[in-house]
Amino acid sequence: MALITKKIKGTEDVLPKDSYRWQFVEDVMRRESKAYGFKEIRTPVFEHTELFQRGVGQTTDVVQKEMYTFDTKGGESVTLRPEGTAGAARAVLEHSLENDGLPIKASYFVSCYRYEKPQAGRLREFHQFGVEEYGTQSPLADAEIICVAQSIFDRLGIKQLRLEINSIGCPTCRAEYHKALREYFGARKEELCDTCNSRLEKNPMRILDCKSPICSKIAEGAPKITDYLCDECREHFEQVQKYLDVAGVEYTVNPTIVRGLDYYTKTVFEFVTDFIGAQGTVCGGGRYDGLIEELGGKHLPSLGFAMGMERLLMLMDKQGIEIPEPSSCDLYVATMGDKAKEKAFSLIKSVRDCGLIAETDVVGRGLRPQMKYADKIGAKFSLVLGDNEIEQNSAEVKNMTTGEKTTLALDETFAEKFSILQLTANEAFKI
RNA sequence: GUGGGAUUAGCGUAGUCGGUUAACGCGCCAGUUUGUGGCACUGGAGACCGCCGGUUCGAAUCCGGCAUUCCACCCCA
Repeated sequence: MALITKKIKGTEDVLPKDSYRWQFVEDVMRRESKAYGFKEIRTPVFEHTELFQRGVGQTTDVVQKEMYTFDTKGGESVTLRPEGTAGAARAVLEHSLENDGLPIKASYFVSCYRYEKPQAGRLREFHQFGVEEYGTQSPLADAEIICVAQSIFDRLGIKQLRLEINSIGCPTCRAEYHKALREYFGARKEELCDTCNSRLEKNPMRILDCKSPICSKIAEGAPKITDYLCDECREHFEQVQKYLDVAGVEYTVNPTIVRGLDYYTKTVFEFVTDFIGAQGTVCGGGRYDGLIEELGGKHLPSLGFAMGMERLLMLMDKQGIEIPEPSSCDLYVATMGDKAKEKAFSLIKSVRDCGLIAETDVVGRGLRPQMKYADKIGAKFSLVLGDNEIEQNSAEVKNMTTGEKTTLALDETFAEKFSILQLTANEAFKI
């Protein structure tokens, strides 16, 4: 196939017949996050490259090898966002949103870009919904954002999704922990895989996450972060768990969750499933108390999560969760002849103005093919318009489910009468 | 970046010891009914057999490279 009719590797089209699935999920996300007091923020798809280098972290894989970075004609380096938090944090700083009062609670829908090798649940362009909360160090906020995610999953009817939480401490106690890990793993350096050896210096916590059987075996005996948390961090983590208990949210503490973005502190969490292959993390997030400072702002403790839209949709599909498909046509007007076309055009306009979905033939089909088409698109009612109807100024509206016909006048009262007709029909189906 | 599977019409597939016009189902368009859908029947359109090169009298079929896709590693949502 020619290049110009082929989509770029790792990207997906959402076709008209499928877009209702996205809209349904997005509606649930909007509604639930709104109930928790979050308002949507929209930021640009690209930012100065340095924002991501500083915000996401120089040592991360995302920054080191996965960003879509390019120079503009003006010579500045810009990057397609690889995640949603950095842009939101930038906007908070740029507009001094802390002056509007704390906490700042924002939600977002973003497309993200990472140059990775595509596989199940991993694309080069993917979409996230997320929430951000700035200006609170309370463990209540940690529990709150986890509740937002949990509520969304509950509303969507998702089952067998486990919540795993951990605390990776603050810079102070994490330094202690890193020291302990380096001592422990350093003693068995020879046995570790190559990547873990390189992790030893820059980020030893990642070794805990290694999938290699040898490394994970060694990691089993490694020091636990929970034993190294400072009093404040330990207290914070305990409080988060207490609030989750109060909210009735089930979770397990998993000390191997470390997360790959540098900005995380204290609480980290993931919602994980086994239904969609190896990339089973549907939602990931946590606290990043140092991020705003890192970007040049004052100390503003913050937290948030992001969930992957594609992974979520895939999960719902795998679990057989049915998403209600909205009606695509309330009234189909079949026409015969030019006069009828004209009449039909004004008729459907009046019906559309009532907020209903009306269609007529625009491709020049015969009568029978028009009826077949009406059936195919799931029209609830149909109406045939020809010379007879125009002469009598009335037509039979046919209920496509029952076959029942109702005669309506083709005047200015038509749209209103039709609305009532289809309303009663809908009621009848509900019973 | 590393490794394995796959690639034939819009979709799902058949077709390989190399041999005429590449087959089937679904879908699409129309007719059977010159004024009424679903079912059925009839007909039609639609394929550079992923791309490039090689072997051969001859390649969808064999060989090589590339691309795309699926899956896994890595990493993450």
